[in-house]
Amino acid sequence: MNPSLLDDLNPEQREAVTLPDVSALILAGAGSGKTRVLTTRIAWLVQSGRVSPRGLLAVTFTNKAAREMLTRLSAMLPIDTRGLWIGTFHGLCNRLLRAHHREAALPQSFQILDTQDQLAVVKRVMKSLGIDDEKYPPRQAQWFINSAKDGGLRPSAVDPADEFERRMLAVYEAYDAQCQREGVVDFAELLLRCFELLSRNEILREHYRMRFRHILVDEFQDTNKLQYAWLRLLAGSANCAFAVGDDDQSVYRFRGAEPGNMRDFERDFGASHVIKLEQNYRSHGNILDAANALIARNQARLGKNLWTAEGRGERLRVFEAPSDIAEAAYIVDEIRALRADGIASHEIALLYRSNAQSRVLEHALFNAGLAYRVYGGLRFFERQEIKHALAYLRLVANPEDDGALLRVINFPTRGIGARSLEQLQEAARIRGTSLWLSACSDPPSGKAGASIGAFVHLIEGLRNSVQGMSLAETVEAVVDASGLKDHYQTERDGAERNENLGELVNAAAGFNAEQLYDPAAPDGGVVDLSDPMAALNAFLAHAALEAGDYQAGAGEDALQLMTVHSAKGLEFHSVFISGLEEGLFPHENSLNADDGLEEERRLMYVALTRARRRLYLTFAQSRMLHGQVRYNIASRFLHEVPPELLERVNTPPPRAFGSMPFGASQTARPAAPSMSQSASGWRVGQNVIHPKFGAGVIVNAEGRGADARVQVNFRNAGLKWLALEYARLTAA
DNA sequence: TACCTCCACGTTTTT
DNA sequence: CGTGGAGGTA
Repeated sequence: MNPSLLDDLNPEQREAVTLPDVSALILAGAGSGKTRVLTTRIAWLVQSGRVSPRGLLAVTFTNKAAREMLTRLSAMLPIDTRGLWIGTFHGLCNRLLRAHHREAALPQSFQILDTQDQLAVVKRVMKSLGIDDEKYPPRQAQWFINSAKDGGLRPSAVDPADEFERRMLAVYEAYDAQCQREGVVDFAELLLRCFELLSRNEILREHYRMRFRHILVDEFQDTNKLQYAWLRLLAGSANCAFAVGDDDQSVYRFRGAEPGNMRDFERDFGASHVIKLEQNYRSHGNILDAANALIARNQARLGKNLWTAEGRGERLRVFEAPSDIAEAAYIVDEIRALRADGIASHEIALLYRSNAQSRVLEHALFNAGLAYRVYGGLRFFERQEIKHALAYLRLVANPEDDGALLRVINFPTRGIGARSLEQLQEAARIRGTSLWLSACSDPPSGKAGASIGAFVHLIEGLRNSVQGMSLAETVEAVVDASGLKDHYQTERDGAERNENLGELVNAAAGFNAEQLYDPAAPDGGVVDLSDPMAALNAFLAHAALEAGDYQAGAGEDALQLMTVHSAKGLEFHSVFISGLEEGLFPHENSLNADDGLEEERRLMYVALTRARRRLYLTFAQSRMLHGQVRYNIASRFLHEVPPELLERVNTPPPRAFGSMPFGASQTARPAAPSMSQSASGWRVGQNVIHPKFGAGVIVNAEGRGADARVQVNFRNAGLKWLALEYARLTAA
């Protein structure tokens, strides 16, 4: 065995990497070398001959993480990484379902619906059921369906609690039936269908259990119920599961993650070892101490304390701005100074709790002429023009895909209006067929029928001509023949869209079989891209499963703007955490949810631990939000960091009774009160007395007239929103 | 069918 | 404030 593999590991890392054939849980703190342990573990297992590469299954949540693992692995091991079963939950399930599509009752070329596509199907189904979408919002139906699937529940297993849920359930049922008819699956369905396939089909289950002796899972704290069950099913009782995660970085409960899975893992997987990785290689001591002190306030923890061999470093810099604009101006100044000190832009991150906060920052950066990149916008494969082109391609692969047909049958416009579409849908409904078949066999008569006939002819023509083409040629043919290119040529902002269509052709040309599998070969050969249909299907799946990663400007040296959520897993030399205000971070909406505050605190923990060397914590006394000026007080998280680790970099404005730091008790505000506030006789910053809650100070106000509410920070009772009409407030 | 205006809404997000 | 969706009008 190559000993150098283990050379630079610390004792705990080494222990984790070299565990024998057992199940184990690795509690890996932020910056403790989690990915390294995972990949080195794989390399060690292979190199020591404990398992062959084909006997491994490694699961991640994002394509980026999967790619990273493959890249590092190919540097460590002289093996062909093609055909390795390393990927996202969805990617691996897709792979299994393609290989066993018959057993899973799916067409070979089943298509994958992204979130938008799914919502469109939900809307369509609700319409056909005649359900009032005012009373039953399609988005909620979508959420209902996905939550059920993430919990492993088919419609028959859902027990509706009330009339609302009964209607939602009816939508779920009809939705599933519709997807089945069209041969399409949504993201959650990929997992659920795969889970059901393996639980019902003993032969397949045993086959894969025999094969995957070692199962490795990244970001285990983010797994949901279904993913957990899927892992248990594959692991059986004989295989080894190696789960790496950090309960303190669990920030996705809102989308179904069950951090309790970490607690249950030991029992359910018979884990014989729990190893904690607590040495942090990323941050200086003050930053880590701040993060540790903060997260220690959470009750529900498995328990872990990060330490570093590095020095204390700088203290955390706290800046209190009078307004969001002043906050942004300060950040710009500091960025200039950092750049002058030789820190590259891409090593500087601006983090915020919610996307809306990026606007003010962007404005300031733009005016300062600083290059920046905002993460989390519209992704390449989600753009309108790309979705249109993909819809044509989907029809080429499978014309019975109603969603794809509806998207483009009249785009670009070809005289197929709402009424002829309705006729078509009605005919299809009566005969129980797809729209395509209905359009082929009995198109509406007259002019509309001719238009539909022309569309059918167009798709048929494409389906034929594609047979002899490469993937890139196919995409190009579709972009041309569909009329998309011509359409965008005439549209005023169409130039960029046409550029993107060109990019799509490039993406197809650069699409290679490296990480692909052959649907026909259960054990995962490489896709034969010379088979046009196989190549097209692989490309479409790729587009659905990997919507991002074609971001413009990637790789340029630019400042990194993103939400704290998107920053998870990344690190930077310098980090600004902005908008550290009550109501924003922690977000007010989270305070009602159970465990809400603890999740916000974990989020703050993630934010703090992104920084290697320098950390700025900034907040603003006033901020424009939803078109109204809001007056916020400093985030409680600032008080949860020991004061000796902090350094105030500006002198805060004078305070009326300000013994506490960061304006925990309130003062008159510099900003002028709005008309309604002064007209109502109250103003922000005013000291008041409430008969029940006692003395406090108005910190925020919204609404007017009968709706007027004020937020009061009571000395003893804390923050409260009070309706002015009812609350018996008196001036102090 | 295309454009325009009005209204409602406004954490976090990957696949 | 800003956007996106819906509904109405030319």
